[in-house]
Amino acid sequence: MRGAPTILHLDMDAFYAAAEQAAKPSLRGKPVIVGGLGPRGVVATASYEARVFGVHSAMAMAQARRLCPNAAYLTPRFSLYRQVSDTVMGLLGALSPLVEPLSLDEAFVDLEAGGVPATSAAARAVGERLRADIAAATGLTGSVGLAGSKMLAKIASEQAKPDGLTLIQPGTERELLGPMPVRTLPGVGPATGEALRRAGIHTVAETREAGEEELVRLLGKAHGASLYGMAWGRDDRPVVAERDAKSVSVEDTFDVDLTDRTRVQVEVARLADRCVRRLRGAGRSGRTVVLKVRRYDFSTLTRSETLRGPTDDPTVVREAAARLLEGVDTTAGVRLLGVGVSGLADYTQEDLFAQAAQAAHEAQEDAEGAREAGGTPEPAPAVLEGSDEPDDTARPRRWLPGLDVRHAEYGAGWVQGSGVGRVTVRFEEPWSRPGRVRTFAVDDPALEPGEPLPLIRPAVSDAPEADPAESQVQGQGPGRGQPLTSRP
DNA sequence: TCTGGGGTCCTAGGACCC
DNA sequence: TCTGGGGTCCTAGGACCC
Repeated sequence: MRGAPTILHLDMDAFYAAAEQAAKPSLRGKPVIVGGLGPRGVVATASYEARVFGVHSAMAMAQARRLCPNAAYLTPRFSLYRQVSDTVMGLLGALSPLVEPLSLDEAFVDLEAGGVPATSAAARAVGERLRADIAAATGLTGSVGLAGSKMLAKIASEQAKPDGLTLIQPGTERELLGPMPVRTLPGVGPATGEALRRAGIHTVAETREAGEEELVRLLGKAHGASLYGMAWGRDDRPVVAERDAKSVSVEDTFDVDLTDRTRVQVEVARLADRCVRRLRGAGRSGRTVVLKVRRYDFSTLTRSETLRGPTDDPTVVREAAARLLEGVDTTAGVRLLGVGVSGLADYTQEDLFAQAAQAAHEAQEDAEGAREAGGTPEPAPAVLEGSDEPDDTARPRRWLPGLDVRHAEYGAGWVQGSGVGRVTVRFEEPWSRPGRVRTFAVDDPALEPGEPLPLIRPAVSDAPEADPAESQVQGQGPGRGQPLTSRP
């Protein structure tokens, strides 16, 4: 606990949804919901306009559609969010060498380590300038919390939302925390909240009155003791710049439960390959392979196996995952499969033996794939290095709502919806006026996937292009001029 | 049409070793 | 001949966070 509010917490406001609104002028001021659009999707971020309808993060997408049927539903574009995040983190890096990112849109900054004078006035000035710089560089708003500890800085930024700054004056934190619900404290989720509620503890003040012994009895040693400290505003956790990842994992939830054992085996092998690609992309290897299975009834189990030494060999991971699967009954149906690697070590083995084994495996797999032509789709991709994008980028086009496209004649736009052989595109750019919608056949050769445009117009492009909305309308076929929305 | 995906940390029991 | 005490590693599960 510091004597001056020199720990800053930044939290971007409704980050994914706000980035989409900045990119798509026609969505500004309207409810926007970003998340998985499939039958089992959940909401990643809802814009403030959508929150009015009761939509929030982690809600089932189906429920969101019931609550807010007229929102724009978009698939996430992580490459854009990463781009914006890099810009924001760059601004934080200019404030201090000690920046601890928590996610793409959130970070702690130790202002003291950045040489900011240890006064409230200086900290506030830095926070306000940061907010202005973020707005100028990205077009988005972020909220800032300033306090003498991480916990309070985070609570402060939450109170500042949206588009605000809150500073908690050291010395006032106990009084401030007392009446707050326990759920405000970090680490108190649904289960802990319920356990405390049953013990008659609802507020931070009541948490303090319960005493450490009682909390440890209710919640266990580590959790109870840390909660007791937090309730008194005690938090000495330092801002830590870089932490090495301790595990790498990938998982897929299927639109329909898998029951076919062979299909389950194929998916596990694909996940193992994807996991290893990410592992190698990070220049790491790992010793423990973990298989995760979520069954039809949402019960989840994990099975793990620790190898004699760390590996980044796809064959080794694939075979370990397959062995682990042997011990799991999947006959009743599987909704999710995952493969992970933990016990990470800091090397990539450029092992010729392993590479030869990999090549042999792929050859065999290709042969199998050819034999069962028309059976399961897509064989596991051969690529091992490079992108961490989902491995379906090269497959037949799926025009997912929200994704960027480019049309030979009309230029840059985004998919508004698709269905029955048609795709509806809105042609607009982050710096244009709201654009017009046109409908095409899904296989129209003039239409191709595009890249996210920067949210702020690059300074170099001084030649104004014609407003795409002004050009001639040229719909195709019977769907002419009618936006096709994907069926909810 | 209930419930994503990628992580972290903690607990608890059993094996194994000294 | 009825019972030690720790420490570490492994496995499985669960809470929590964004």
